[in-house]
Amino acid sequence: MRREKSDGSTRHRIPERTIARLSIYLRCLEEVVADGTVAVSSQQLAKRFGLNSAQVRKDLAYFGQFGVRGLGYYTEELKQNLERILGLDQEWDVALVGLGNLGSALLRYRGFQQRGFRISVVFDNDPSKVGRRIGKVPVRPVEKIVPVLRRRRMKMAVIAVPASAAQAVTDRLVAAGVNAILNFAPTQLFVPKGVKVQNVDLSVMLKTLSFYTTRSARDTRVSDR
Amino acid sequence: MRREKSDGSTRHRIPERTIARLSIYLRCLEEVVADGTVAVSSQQLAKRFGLNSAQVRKDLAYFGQFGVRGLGYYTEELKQNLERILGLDQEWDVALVGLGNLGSALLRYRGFQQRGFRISVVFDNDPSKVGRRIGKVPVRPVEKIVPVLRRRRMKMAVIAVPASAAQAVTDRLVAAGVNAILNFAPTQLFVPKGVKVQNVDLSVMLKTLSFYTTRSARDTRVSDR
DNA sequence: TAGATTGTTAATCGATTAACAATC
DNA sequence: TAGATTGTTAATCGATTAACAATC
Repeated sequence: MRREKSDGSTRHRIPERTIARLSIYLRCLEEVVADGTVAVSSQQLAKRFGLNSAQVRKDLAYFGQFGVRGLGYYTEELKQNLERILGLDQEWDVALVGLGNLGSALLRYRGFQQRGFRISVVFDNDPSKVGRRIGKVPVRPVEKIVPVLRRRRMKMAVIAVPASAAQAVTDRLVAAGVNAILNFAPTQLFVPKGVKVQNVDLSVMLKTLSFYTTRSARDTRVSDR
Repeated sequence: MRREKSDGSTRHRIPERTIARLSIYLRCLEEVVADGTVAVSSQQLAKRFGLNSAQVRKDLAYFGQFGVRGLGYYTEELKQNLERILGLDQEWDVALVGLGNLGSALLRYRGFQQRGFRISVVFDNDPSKVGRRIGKVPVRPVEKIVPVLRRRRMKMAVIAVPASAAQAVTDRLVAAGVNAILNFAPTQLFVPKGVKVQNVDLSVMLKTLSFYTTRSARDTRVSDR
């Protein structure tokens, strides 16, 4: 139970990309299970996302032997295994810090709830917001992050404050025992080892798109002449 | 002007990660220019983000020779070069498709505007929304994507519709001549070559976090015994 | 000139893909 | 058994890092 492999082999460091792909596989499995498909091959899974079938098999093999040679993977079984591996067989209480435009939007966004992530407390430093409730969710002052999250043993948080405030908020979250942070602030956060940060930097993504659009416009112009 | 390098060498394929880092460097340059710093070394830039200085130099070298040996990079000059390379020396008109929770939030979100990305038209298929204006921005039916974007020669779009509708929307955007898409729908989009998609999959990111939290909880429990 | 830092080549590292024995 | 597909090793590919001549 503690180790996926019982042969005593060293547990490999698992690439982060593998983890991200697991949730993509899971999404696909949810679809095919709903369709009534009983088994899929790595080939079929791969085609769906333009990936390589060897990669699918390798990703899964990090966690155990889930397949049947000659047949593929039983969809229902693999789905449950992936849910267990990803920790999705339980609900997660998530703290949201920052109730500006973006924070309010995230609070209303149904995507979190649907996947078993429940925003159960919000922190902000605006006195006009503190003390209110949005639906059932109380808005608390940022100073209360440590006591509130400690008491409730919460491990996940979403940061939606301006870049200038993000590191201070992070320090409080870490002190409170949070070890997984979804960061929307456009800044590099420094955290101790063992704390995982996922950055959602819309600004970086837009600029990347701008680069490609600009380049293809340039290329077009050149070839037009 | 057409090529960064005039020595006739083949233009390298530029890694996408390099592009993403350029906008991170730019953010840093904006800060140090504001501080009045005249020059920075690759070393100093790298330290700021926990990167390697050789990587900074290599990333920049894809686009030309911007540095001065023995000194580093002039901040103001490099900043302008990066803005030009990324296509940020102009405003971008962006179309938003989908005016649900997420779409409305993105429309209100100031981060786009600030960076020169202006959402100037919204598409939705809900008759109760079509025809309205949000601020100055008109809401049009999805069927009008092709004529409207063609006429206005718009190249960038944001998709904030449910996964089930995302591919059909994408096809319209592509037909309209869009070549850069920021996709919030949790699904793999298929696009022709030359069209760039950036996926913002909150669900995948949350699941990745869930994995790490789960694992560290498991490890803690094991070591507790 | 002496010290510093670039631009670039070569070495390293890690991730993806091909290939195939094992086996359902 | 014959056909198919896994799990895994070896080959390939690409990106990161080290090293250093060029040069400010």
